[in-house]
Order: sequence, then C-alpha cells, then structure tokens
Amino acid sequence: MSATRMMILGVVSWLEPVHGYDVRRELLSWSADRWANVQPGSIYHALRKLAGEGLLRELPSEQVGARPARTRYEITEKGRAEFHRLLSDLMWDVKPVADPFASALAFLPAVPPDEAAAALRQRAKVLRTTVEGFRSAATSGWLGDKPPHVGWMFELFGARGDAEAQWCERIADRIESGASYTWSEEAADTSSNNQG
Amino acid sequence: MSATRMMILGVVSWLEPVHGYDVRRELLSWSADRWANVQPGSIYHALRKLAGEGLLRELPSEQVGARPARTRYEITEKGRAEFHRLLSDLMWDVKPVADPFASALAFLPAVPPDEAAAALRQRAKVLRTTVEGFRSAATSGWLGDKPPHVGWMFELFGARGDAEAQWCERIADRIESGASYTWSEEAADTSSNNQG
DNA sequence: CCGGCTTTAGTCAAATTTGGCTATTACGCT
DNA sequence: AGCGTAATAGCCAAATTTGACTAAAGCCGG
Repeated sequence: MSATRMMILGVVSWLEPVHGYDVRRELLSWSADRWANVQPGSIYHALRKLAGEGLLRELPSEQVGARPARTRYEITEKGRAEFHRLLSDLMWDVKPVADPFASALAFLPAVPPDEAAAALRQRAKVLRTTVEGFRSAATSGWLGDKPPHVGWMFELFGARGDAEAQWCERIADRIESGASYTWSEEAADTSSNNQG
Repeated sequence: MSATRMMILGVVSWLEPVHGYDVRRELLSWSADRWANVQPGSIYHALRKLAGEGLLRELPSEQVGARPARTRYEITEKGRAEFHRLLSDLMWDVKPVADPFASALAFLPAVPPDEAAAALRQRAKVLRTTVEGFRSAATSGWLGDKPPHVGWMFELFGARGDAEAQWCERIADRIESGASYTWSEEAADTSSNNQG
C-alpha cells in the first residue's frame, strides 16, 4: 500500500495535527476514494501502522462530549523523509495498474457483438460526459480557486478519458461493420482457446 | 475481486479441465499480471473459493512423479452463468481505478520543479517506448497470429499511453516555463494546505 | 555423466483493503 | 420544541492480495 501510506503521510504533513476523521474528510473532498485506496478502514489502519513505525506521532487523545475519543497525529522527521521517498518513487515509477475493463476485454470473444458494441458506445458516452464535467469545472471558475496541479490532474483524467472514448467508438464501429472477433458464438462459449 | 473471479472462471471455461498451474501459465502468457490481480496466491485462492461456492468442480487429483499432487477443475453451469454475469458487469461498468500516479500528482506541490519535470519527461519516454513496442508487435506479425481482440487491447493501451505521454510533455513544458504550482518550496514543505 | 538453472505445482503468513456498523451530537425543517 | 437526517469518529470481521517459499523433475552445457 505504498500509495496509501504516502497519501496519509502527506495529508498529516500538510494539515497537522489531525485526527483520522480530518484525514478522511480531506481525502473525500478531493474525491480521492475514486482513484486511491482510502476507505475508512485503510485510513485508520495506515494511521496506526505509521504511528507504530515511528513515522507519525500520536498526540494525547481528546474527548468531545460522548463521542469516541479522537487521536490526533503529527508527522515525525522520519515520516517526512519517508513521505518524500514514497512520493518520489511514485512519481518516477511507470507501471500499468490493475484494470477491470482490461480484464473484461481479455474475454471479449465471450461477449456477443451486439452487447459488446452497445457497452463500448455507452462507455464512450459516460467517458465524454465525465470529461465535459471536468472542462466545465474549469471554465466555471470552480477550479480557479484551487492550486494549479489540481487542474493538471483533471487535464490528465480528461486526456485519458478522451483517448479511451475514441478507442471505444472505433472498436464499436469495427464490430458493427462485421469485424469478427469471436471464432463463432458457439465456439466462444464452449471450446475455443484464447491465446492472448 | 470480481475481476479476478471472472478471469479464473473464464480461463477454466476455455481450457477445462485445468489445474492451477495451467491457469497461472495461461494468464502469464497474456501478461495479465500487469493489469490484473492474478499472482499465484490470488489464483489458487480463487480456484478454491469458486469450487467451494459450486462455480467450479474439482476433479480427482493426479500425481506426476514426486511433484505436489495437482487438482484439476472444470466449470459448472452455475459457474458459467456467473462468468457471463461478471463479464457483462465489467464490460458495462465505467469507474476510475486506483492509480498510484494520480496519488503522486495529488501531492505534486511537494515535488521540486526540476524533479517534477524530469520525472514527467522520463514517464513520457517510457510510455512512448512501450507504445512503440505494441506497434512493432503489430507490424512484425507476432500479433497477426492472435485473435483480433488482443490487437484491440494493445490499441487501447497504446491510445492511453499516447494521451498520457502528451499530457506529461505538456505539463513538463509548463513547469519548465516557470508555471508556479507550489506556493513556494518552503511553504510546500511546511504549512500549506492542498485544497483539491 | 554431472552440475546448475529452470520449470513444475501449490502454499503460507502476513499485508492490505473493505464498507457497514456503532452511538452521540448537530442541524434543518415543521 | 421536537423529529428526522446528516455529521462525527473510529472499528470490525471478513475478504482479497501478495510473492517468496518448498522440493522434485527436466533441461542444457561442459
């Protein structure tokens, strides 16, 4: 979970001292749950583990009313070094990521042409709508209030979305033009062999 | 792990009867470990779990020499239905995936401009080399022997890679032209607040 | 023929992740 | 003022994933 660790260290570094729910709220405000593993269980697990490893320091808990006591954290020098090391690793590393859509594509021969084309066209539509949302966020000024790198992230998501939408449409066109990608519907369901 | 389950069911469906190592070898031949969670522990875990749920059927083990006995599996009708259901879900679902590079970008303000630009240029270079590899696989005939959808997957990976490489170069140009994305190097390391 | 390396086949202990759960407090609407 | 919902704050049992490990067999070069 090196990305999760880096993010938790980074948020603590920027906002310290914080408690778990502060971290959770901050990451949710970035919609980080959509592109990183930062559900509550992962956040609290990482906070405790990083404190156990001396990368974060727990401050005395405080109690507010009858709510659960909340533990605040600050980063240590060791933690700051680890944050920069992990961040640098992640910046320089170029590696594919696990992608459920690629998994589905590997078995495309098992999907009838009608459904395959329809799903690809729908995907292109959803991607284009999402990318349009990023662009109107930019022009509406909402993004203008945010640091420049946030806009750059949206540009990246937009560029990826555009490229994938175009690919979806191109492949749907081929399928609808009769391009054969199954041996036959019968064979695809029984004995054929994918030698990807 | 619905993508992992779908892939295991799919491979068993296409190659049955198989044992775990057959599945492992087949997925490795697709380089599936690069874009799916199919390390040995996940494969064998999924095989046992799917058999336990009645989606796969274990056949009597066979022994070859003094090697560990190997359990062969075949798919059940229930498993075939689940394979198609999961495959359809994954074809139609449009959702971002956990991406370590996006995690790093969220903390870009903590990376000095020199390093950020260098990492982005290096990333662009690696992506372009990878995409060129896909294209030469296509022209060399290696891909010609494979079913069409395999080429389509490479086209998708290529389209994504191109889009991201262009984005990397564009952002590196901005950084090198002096675009400010940290408040200051000092502020970025101490008290600033990322409001993504 | 022998030695070194690869392949075969599965497992394991640990790491990581999930997302619904708990009870209290705060807020908004009627 | 009261009710219903959302926010607060952390946790849990379970699910999922990892990748190095094991020992025997096979292969290739010297």
